[in-house]
Amino acid sequence: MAKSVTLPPLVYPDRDEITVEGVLRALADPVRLAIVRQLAAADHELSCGALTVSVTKSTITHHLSILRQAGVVAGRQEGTTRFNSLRRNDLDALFPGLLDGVLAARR
Amino acid sequence: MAKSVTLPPLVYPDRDEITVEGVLRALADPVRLAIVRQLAAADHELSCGALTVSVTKSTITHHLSILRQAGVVAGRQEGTTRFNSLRRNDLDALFPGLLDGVLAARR
DNA sequence: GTCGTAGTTCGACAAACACCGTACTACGCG
DNA sequence: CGCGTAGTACGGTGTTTGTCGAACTACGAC
Repeated sequence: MAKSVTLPPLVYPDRDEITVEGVLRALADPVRLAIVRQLAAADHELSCGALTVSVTKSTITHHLSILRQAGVVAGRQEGTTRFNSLRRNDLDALFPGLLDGVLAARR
Repeated sequence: MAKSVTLPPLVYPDRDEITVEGVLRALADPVRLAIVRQLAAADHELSCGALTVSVTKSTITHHLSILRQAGVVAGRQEGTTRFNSLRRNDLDALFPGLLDGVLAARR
């Protein structure tokens, strides 16, 4: 038997499938922006539960799914926890400066 | 009597009133993004009518008002025409790289 | 096996949004 | 003056979006 690892049924867009508009839409929400900022601040991956936002779990799931579909974050499943990280490389390659500009904003 | 100049009842946010989230929201729409791209491409001001977008005039007005309130564009009234320009200086100062990153995206 | 923990999925609902058409103001020209 | 042009304001409509709670799956520990 193979290991009982539930391989990522998570699908992200390929780098060349990411659109500016999608990324902008994804970032244009206070909750999602907070998530992105926290992911950027912590240089390591963060589980959903480690995010400090003022919405319920199901709403977090929803927002993370949007961020993932937009190509902003990647997720790695490990047991019951899902670790999220920022797709910095891809975003910087596609839209150089965009992410840094957003993060540079006064909090 | 003073000159019949209708002084700009146009109000924009001051530079320090501009928020990232507002700017991102403003840019996260295909029509507005098209407008911003055209303003960036033309290094001079553009009248509302000079914009080539696929919506009616009233909708253009609406989008320009959103862009203006977000602090993305400035407008100068001259006769019956209003000339719009990108607030590059302010945006670059606040969110260095953001605008360039957005504009760098493959069309 | 039983419990607890981590996240997802599924409606449902209210608020926000893009869009339009029409009516309106304001300027400039003949 | 009257007409055309540039753009705004208003009211309405259909769609999208953020939010939640409750029910569900999946893993780990006891």
